[in-house]
Amino acid sequence: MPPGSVAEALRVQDKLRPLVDLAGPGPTAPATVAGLDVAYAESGDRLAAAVTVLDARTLAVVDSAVTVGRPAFDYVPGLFAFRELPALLDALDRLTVRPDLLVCDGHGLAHPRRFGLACHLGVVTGLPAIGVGKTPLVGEWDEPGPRRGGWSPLRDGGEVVGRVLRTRDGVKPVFVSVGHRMSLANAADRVLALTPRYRLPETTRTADRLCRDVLAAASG
DNA sequence: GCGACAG
DNA sequence: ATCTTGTCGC
Repeated sequence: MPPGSVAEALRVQDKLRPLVDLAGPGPTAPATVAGLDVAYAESGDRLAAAVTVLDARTLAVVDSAVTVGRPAFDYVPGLFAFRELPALLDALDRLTVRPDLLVCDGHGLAHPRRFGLACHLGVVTGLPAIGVGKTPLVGEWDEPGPRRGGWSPLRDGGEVVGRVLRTRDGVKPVFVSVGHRMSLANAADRVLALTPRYRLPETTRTADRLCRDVLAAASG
């Protein structure tokens, strides 16, 4: 069951944070990679969580699952995972295959307490996981090189918590961080392998499309 | 005290 | 997250 208060959510993070596996490097040639994303109704009281599993080599979708439900927690920066986690886990349970890597829409270690959504999902599922955020939550960085592959370290409190990575020439960079059972360098490599054409990973894009479609269909 | 603040 | 008009570029 979801936490009933901010204080309780913080205690949950404190308890789970030590379980994050930072040994890495994690799979460098995964067979399948999963993307997870959530779409919200305008009213904000309903959501659809989607997981798509892609063949890591062809990027074709080989499995997927969706769940319609309600946000499990108010949106609080730093406690974002509690909002979407139940629905995402429900969707993951409906998959027929076990993906080799989870690519989450949000941060992993690039979090005020080093336990963002990607860490949380990784610990709970036991699967290797990384976070790919579109905007920063914590940290400082220098502008990465302008071409695809350019990157710079994301630093916070004296430590490197992620990488600011340019996935396409001339586009805004994304924020990559480790979630669970992955090294940062491998995480960045996996993201580049998932962005042959667009700024965001194909995993994120396919999951985004799926949950939006389902939400629209469920709305009428 | 004030601003910042994943999605 | 979601709403929202026009605009630039392939």
